[in-house]
Amino acid sequence: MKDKKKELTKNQKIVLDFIQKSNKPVKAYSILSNVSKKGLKAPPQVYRALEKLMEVGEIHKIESLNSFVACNSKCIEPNGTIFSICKSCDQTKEVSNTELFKFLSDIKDMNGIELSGYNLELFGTCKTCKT
Amino acid sequence: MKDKKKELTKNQKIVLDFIQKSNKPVKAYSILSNVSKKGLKAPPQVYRALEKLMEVGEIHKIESLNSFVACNSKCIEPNGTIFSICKSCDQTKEVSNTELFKFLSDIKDMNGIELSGYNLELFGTCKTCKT
DNA sequence: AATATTTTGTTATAATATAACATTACCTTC
DNA sequence: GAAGGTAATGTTATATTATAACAAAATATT
Repeated sequence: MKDKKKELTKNQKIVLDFIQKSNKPVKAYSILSNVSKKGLKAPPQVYRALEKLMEVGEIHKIESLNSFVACNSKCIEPNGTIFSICKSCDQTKEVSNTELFKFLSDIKDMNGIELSGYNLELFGTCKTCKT
Repeated sequence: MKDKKKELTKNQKIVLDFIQKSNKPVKAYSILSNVSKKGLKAPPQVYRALEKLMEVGEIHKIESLNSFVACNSKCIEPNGTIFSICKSCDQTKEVSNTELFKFLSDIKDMNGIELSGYNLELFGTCKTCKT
């Protein structure tokens, strides 16, 4: 018997678990060294898990940091992500600015391109780093 | 006597020239191999030029493609960039949606982070690739 | 010319990511 | 439960992207 929504596999769970426990975006090779005790010993094992986790919306990639973060809640629109990133400490938060979200989602065409997704990275300095 | 606005150096001009002639985002090692006949033989020479060109706003990095494009016009706000990217052919265009630009620029605080810049990458399929 | 500064050149290596193939686990269906 | 298929994992090697560290040359300043 087959479940409609696929369960995550062992390696995917291990990787997701580590990302969720981190309070910052984490890099692939950092994940690798941190889960090596759980049996993942080579980059492809981590990258395969990451790819799947992104597909199902459990995590996002922060492109400007080459790092990965857990989706902070049910990911309504996995193709549209908004993050605020502290340039000083790399602390990252997923933004839920409804107005902004709506604004971006409503853009249907841009430069003749039919839009299907977006990634917005907002940079600045967080309170902790400013003081 | 010292100019207020610094001229670009030889290597910077070579790299910028190649990027401007390309009609797509180009990768660092692609730049390297294409300007090797002009004397740039090693990655640091290209990366140094790229860093400077980004600083002065002549080019932007497309993070999701690890590629570089020339700024399409006078870069009013180098810390805020908006690009539309065709997922199929990587054709990229800098977006000048005034409303969107204003919206993003008006965000002064997000999650306790004082914003100083942003990078928005819009994904979709261009007309050519759709047909 | 002597000195400082910036730019360039060079070697080596770090960091990020994927290709390709071997092996194991796990379902089915007979 | 054996046979065969599919998905997941393991493994080796290598491709791609980027920077550190130092040497040499060019340029500017005194």
